[in-house]
Amino acid sequence: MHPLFNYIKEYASTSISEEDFDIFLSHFIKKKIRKKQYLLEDGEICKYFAFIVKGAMRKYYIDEKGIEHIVNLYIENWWAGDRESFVMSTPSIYHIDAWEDCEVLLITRESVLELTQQFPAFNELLLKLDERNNIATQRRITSSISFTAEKRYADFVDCHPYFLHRFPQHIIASYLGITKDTLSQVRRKAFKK
Amino acid sequence: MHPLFNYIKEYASTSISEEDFDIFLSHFIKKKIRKKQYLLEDGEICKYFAFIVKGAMRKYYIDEKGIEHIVNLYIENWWAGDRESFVMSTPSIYHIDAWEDCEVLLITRESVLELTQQFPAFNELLLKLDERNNIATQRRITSSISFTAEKRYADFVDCHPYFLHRFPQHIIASYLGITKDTLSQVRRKAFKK
DNA sequence: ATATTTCGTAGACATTTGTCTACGTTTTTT
DNA sequence: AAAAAACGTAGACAAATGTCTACGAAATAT
Repeated sequence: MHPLFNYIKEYASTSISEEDFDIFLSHFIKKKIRKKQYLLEDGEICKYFAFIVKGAMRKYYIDEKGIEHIVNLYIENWWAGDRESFVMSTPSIYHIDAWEDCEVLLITRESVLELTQQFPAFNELLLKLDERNNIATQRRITSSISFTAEKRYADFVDCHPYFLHRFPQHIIASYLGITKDTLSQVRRKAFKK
Repeated sequence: MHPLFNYIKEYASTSISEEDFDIFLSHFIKKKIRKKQYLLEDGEICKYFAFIVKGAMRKYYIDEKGIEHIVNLYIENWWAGDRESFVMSTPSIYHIDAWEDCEVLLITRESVLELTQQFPAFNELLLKLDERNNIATQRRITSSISFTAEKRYADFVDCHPYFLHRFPQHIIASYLGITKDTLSQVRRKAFKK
């Protein structure tokens, strides 16, 4: 079965019939994004959200010094995009690119609104995603303001072990708000214990 | 008119009729919470979300050293609660208390679910709040992992000027993930410019 | 197969931020 | 009105984290 179909089935209490699913799917644009290619660039408006069927992506902010700060990491069955830009149609401050070759399903804001009207299961899915996202970001903020680099890393390993094989350490360091050098130190210290 | 009625009118595209509003309001428990009293304590399950009619509250995490880390600040027309605990019925790791004497409207998870069924305007409101919250927390995370203390404070002053008169500096420092001493330094430096 | 890039680690040093103590002012409580 | 608590600032010092350079190993491109 189609990965998006399974995904909805898993997350929503109701489902979409197999006949309807063709209509549902017709709102998505299938696309391959090769490693290092962009889904979104700084200054653009985020026209599409991407459901990742296969591959890995990252969202990051580039500061005045030109340093990348990883805001989000995504793998299969995650949605990549900048919500603020997508909803408000304002220029994004983020870049999103493929860390591995990707297969994605793109959808516009208009299609999202249509599909939520038409398919209650999809509406329910989006609500749950928002809820989960709110909970997850709250945890991340708590970690960010309360913990040392060492604890933040330990927490990350606990909560997102699946990212460890997909992204190198300097990317994870950036996600945690530290440099690769500091993460290296932290790991050495933690290992000694 | 009732503050919650105005609030819904402002945020949702549809509204609730004045007769229905009595029914709507009957799901809320009106309560006064005096300064320093708790809405939620560490280890409890968050049974109620609170709509703040009047006053100011804060949510914080207490670490092993006993230090408070401010996770959220709330004033009039904000919702206070721990979403994770509220939704999953798990013990919260946060404290929420009143920073000023408060008037709040409490609502249970069950009532939320009922009201979203019964009042499309309320459902729409909650969706928008989640959306806004997602956008806001994303910004906060970006600030937290990318900016120096000085920039984070400047950003805070820009985005939340209404908090400046309601909460003292050491609370704002904690919200930004720094100590009161560091915030004091940062402000001195910024002033010299 | 070779060259190039990416990656993780290391150490020396700089900068930022935290810790602690102290003090004067303001606010709150008694 | 007096006492106590809360608040902001300051300075000396400590700890955490960042910056930079270098190097070898691994992965990738040519």
